[in-house]
Formats: sequence, structure tokens, C-alpha cells
Amino acid sequence: MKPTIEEARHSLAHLLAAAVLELYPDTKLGIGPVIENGFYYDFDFSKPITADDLGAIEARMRAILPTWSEFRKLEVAPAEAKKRFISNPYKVELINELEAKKEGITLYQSGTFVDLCRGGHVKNASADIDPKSFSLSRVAGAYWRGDEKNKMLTRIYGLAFSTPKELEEYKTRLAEAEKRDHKVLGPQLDLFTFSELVGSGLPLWTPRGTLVRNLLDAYVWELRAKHGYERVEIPHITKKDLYVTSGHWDKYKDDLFHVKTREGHEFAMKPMNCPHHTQIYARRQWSYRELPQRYANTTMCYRDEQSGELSGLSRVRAFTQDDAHVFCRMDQVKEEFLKIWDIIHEFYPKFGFNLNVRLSRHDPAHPEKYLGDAKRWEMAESMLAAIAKEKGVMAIDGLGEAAFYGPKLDFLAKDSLGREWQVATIQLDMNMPERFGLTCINEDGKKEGIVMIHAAIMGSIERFLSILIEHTSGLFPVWLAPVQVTVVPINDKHADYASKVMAALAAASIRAELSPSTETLGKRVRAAELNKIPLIVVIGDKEASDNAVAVRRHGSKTSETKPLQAFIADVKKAVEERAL
RNA sequence: GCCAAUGUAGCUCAGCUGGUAGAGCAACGCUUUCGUAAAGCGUGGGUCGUCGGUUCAAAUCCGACCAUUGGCUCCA
Repeated sequence: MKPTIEEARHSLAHLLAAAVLELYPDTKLGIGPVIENGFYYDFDFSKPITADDLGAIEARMRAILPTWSEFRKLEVAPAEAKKRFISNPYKVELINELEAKKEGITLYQSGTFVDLCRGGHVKNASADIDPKSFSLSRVAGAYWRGDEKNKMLTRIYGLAFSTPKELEEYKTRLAEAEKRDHKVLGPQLDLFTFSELVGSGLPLWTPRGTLVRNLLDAYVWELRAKHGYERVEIPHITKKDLYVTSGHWDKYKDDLFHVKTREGHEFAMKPMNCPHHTQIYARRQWSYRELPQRYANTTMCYRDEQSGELSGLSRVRAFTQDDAHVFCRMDQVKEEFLKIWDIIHEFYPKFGFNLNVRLSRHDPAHPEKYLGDAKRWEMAESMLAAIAKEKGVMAIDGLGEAAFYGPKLDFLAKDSLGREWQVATIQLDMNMPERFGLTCINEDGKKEGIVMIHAAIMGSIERFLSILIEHTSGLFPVWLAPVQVTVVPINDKHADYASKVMAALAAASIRAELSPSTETLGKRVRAAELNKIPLIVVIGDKEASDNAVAVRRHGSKTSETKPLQAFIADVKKAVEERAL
């Protein structure tokens, strides 16, 4: 029987450990599991190694591989096992745990290498594993057992697939993703920048990037406005008291930027907007007839993320949420959820994203992580499940993925490279309104507690743009492109007509750039392609005499000649429809 | 924050074991005026991430800090 890829990867983890021990005999082994694209093994080296050493280790693996014709299983008593691994505190820790759980202890031997292992290997590594189907990819630090209180070990990652061809294809995909890296493309396309003086995780938005942000926000607002949302605005700092009341202070005070006033009062930069918005609702008494109150606010939030966590626009310290909160009664929740659902499902296809939905639930095993009692959580979760069901969607089960105040419907977008990203979210919150004492006056003239819904379409503009840049490799749809058209006159004789075309495009609010004839035509076309400008318009004698333009779409080898007015009408239509 | 790597012109990079910097592209100027992905010649541009130390002498060696990248931990 053909071995599974997991068996091959697991066997390769053993092989990696064996090779490391031969090259660095005083190394202590941690654990070495299988992962999505291969395997890794954690080591406690006596001297640090670097990526440069991987080649030698990989070569040693290939040298050992032909000598491994079997994985021999040895069942041993705990005492015997501990004796064998006496000099390795990590393995002893694992053996003690197995012993406590009264689980059998098995060792596996291949060649001269023996490891504590529960099994799951190929039968005959030398025959079952192609030496070209794996490669060591990187070295990284990793805490023993994933706990930051523990010692940091050195992890070596390997890629492994069933065939060398699959390995190559995987590497090609990685290279493709690297080419689209938003951290490189963003500054290259002049969308955003970072400054060492401003600080890490604090992106600065250029005129082009700001234009794109505003276009995205305007679109979200257009969709929301149809559903009765109103815009609100809030200050970016607040007294500590707001977060003590909301429950955020306890949980997140270390992740806040703190501000002390000259009089010694404690303030914080806002890390989210919901508590502020509750206070807009709380400004007066509401009749049940006036609900829902829907507040939308595109605004920046600040979180003191650990420096090592920061990455391009995906994880920053200042980010813009397209946030909205709906304050309503329980019996209005479903309708409000469905409205937001529709917005999300209108928004994402405009960029060619497909969506999956995840029902993010609380974890009953860890009640301390959440506000409110279990019964309320179960009710809220079943309500969200019913909504997904009504929409005919098989929601992914997200156990333990809930926010601390309520369950969520999270939307996952699949990009053009097949990677999945969490984007939009709708959250039901029965706890925060209670903590802030939010009520309405019901039909009986009595105060009644309300609930709130948190709804972000893009999530954060920064993160959404990082995903969009990589999804499109920087080539935005015409409605979103900061420069929509480059006008390329063939030579100086066409300068007059070129300025006429420029004026006509400007009059139609089309964002166009002139590429004057100081360079060769080929070079100017090339520059426009590299700058990911969706439409290139070349004009020469023919076009000038016919009042026409030769239009070449980005990436196309050919151009199409059409009357100037027809071209303008086409662009305006594409913008209006937000065509892909 | 932790483990590691990296930081030289706007960008991509070279600069071996210490003797104060170079290329290509980009920019700018002149020539070229061209029918769809790189025309030719020339010019300018660098406190070698920052601060400190060792040395007659530091881009190069040492230390601290800042920043970036890949992981780990975290993510309202």
C-alpha cells in the first residue's frame, strides 16, 4: 500500500533528528510533528545554528535515507524509557506525562536512531521516500511546548510532498506569493510608506494610498447607507473608566497605549470603538419604536502590539476600522444580521473574492475567557447558526474563536493564490450593553435591556488592502486604481491632441496621467505596465485625425481603437458598476 | 516580548582578512520623436541604520539602541 503523505512527513522528521544528532551529537531533541506543508523538529542546540547550516543537514538526511529500511517498534516500561533518555529533560517530561496518563510508551528505531514516538511512519523509508521530494526550508525559534514561559528551542522546518514535482510546484507558489508581497508592492506603487522616526507598525498613507482608502470606505458607506446606518464620530482617547466598565481594561490593559494627563489622570488611546459608541446611544432615553439605532464610523484604533508581531499592513499599531454598531432588541437581531450579511456578499465579489463563513463560538471548557453565563452564550450561538442556515451556508465550526463578549459570524475570503483570510465579521453582544446599562422603553412603558451588534465589512482598511494588493498583485479594478489611464502620445506632434484627451478625461473625472514623448514608446508602455495602470491610451496621427484613442488594457498584447467619447463612456460605466 | 537573520545612493546589490565607497536601474540634462514591455551620451546623488567603544586608521572589529524579515507567543 502506498504510504500517506503524513507518514512520509513524519518519517522525515525522524530523519531530520537523526541527521542533526550525527552532525551535532550533544543536541537535545524536542518534538517533531507533521504540518500542513511538511514537518519540523525542535532542537536544543549547544551552539546556535543558522540557515547556512541547513544544506549540510539536508545532505546528511539524504545520506542516511538509503540505510533506513524499516521503523522497528519497541515497547518499553516507563523506567526503561526514562533511562534511555536520561540526558534529555524534554523527552523525560513527555514520558512522565504518558506514564501519568497510563499510556503505553513506544519507541521507534530506524538505522541507529531511536526516538520516543507513537508511530505512523512509512514502512521502508529508503524505498517509500523520494530523496528529491523534501527540502529543509528555514530555521526559527519556538518555545518548548508553545509556552512563552519555557525555554526557546531551535525549530527546523522542512517542506515535503509525495513527489519532487509537487515540491517544485509548492515552491513556485511560494515564489509567486513573494512577488505579490504587499510589503514590497505597496511602497513600489506609492500607496503607503513607513518612517523610522514615526515608528514601527505605524503606516503613513501617500496621496495615492489615501485615494484608494477613501474609495473603499465610500463604497462601504454607500452599501450601509441603504440600510439606515448613520455616521458618528468619536475622540481617539478616553478615560480609563470607559474600559473598566466595558471589561476591556482587565483583559487588554497591557495592549493599550496609555496617556497620562498633566494632572495625573489616566487615559488610553482607543483600541476599539464599541465602548465609545455605547455612550452615544446612552445620551438619551429611547423608545422601542426608535430602534435599531445604527452607528457607522470609519476610524483609527491603536494597539500596543508586541514588536515581533508587526508585519507590513497585516499587523500594525494604528489601523482603521470600518466599524458599525447596531443597538437593538433581541427580536431585531436576525434582520440586522441579514442586512449586514447582504452588504458583505455584495462587497467581496466586487474584488473577485469567494467567501466562506465561520460560526465562531465560545469554548465551554474555558468559561473564564468570556463575559456572561453559558446559557446566554448558547442562545446567542444557536441564533447565529440559524441565520447561517437560513442563508443556505454550511458554516465552518469555530470552537473557541468567539470574542470575549459574544459569538461571531466571521467571513473568510479566498484569494487568487488559494489562501484564505479572515475579513468581515458580524458579532452579537449581549454583555456590553448590560455592563453599560443600555435600555429602551418597551410597549409596557418599562425599561428593557437591549443588545448590540458589531459589524465590520473590511475589518480594517490596512489589513483589507494588504490582502487586496496580494490578491490583485497591485492591479486594482478601474474604479479603485489611483491612476486609471496613462496617455501616451507617440511623438511631439501629438502633444496638442494629448492635452485635449487629458482635458476630456479630467472633465469626466477620470484619473489620468500623461506620459510625454521624452522616452521611447516601448519604454513608456512598459513603465505603465509596471505601475499596474489598468488602461493605456496610445495616440498618434490616426487617433488625432479621427478624435479617437488606441486602448490597451493592462497585460494585453493588443490594443483597440475607439472614439474618445466612447472610451470615456466605457470607463465611466466600469467605474459606476465597479466592474472587475 | 522571545529565537535568529538582515540594514551600503530612490530601488536591486557589490565592496575578501580594517587604509574614509562602486555597478545596474531610477532621477536630472542634452541628443533621439519613435505605433505598444528597457534608444544614446552625460550629470548629480551616500553623515555606509543611530549612538558609543577599540585602533594611527572603522562600511569592515566590539557594545547598546532603532528598524526590517522569518518563526514562536499574542490578536477585542
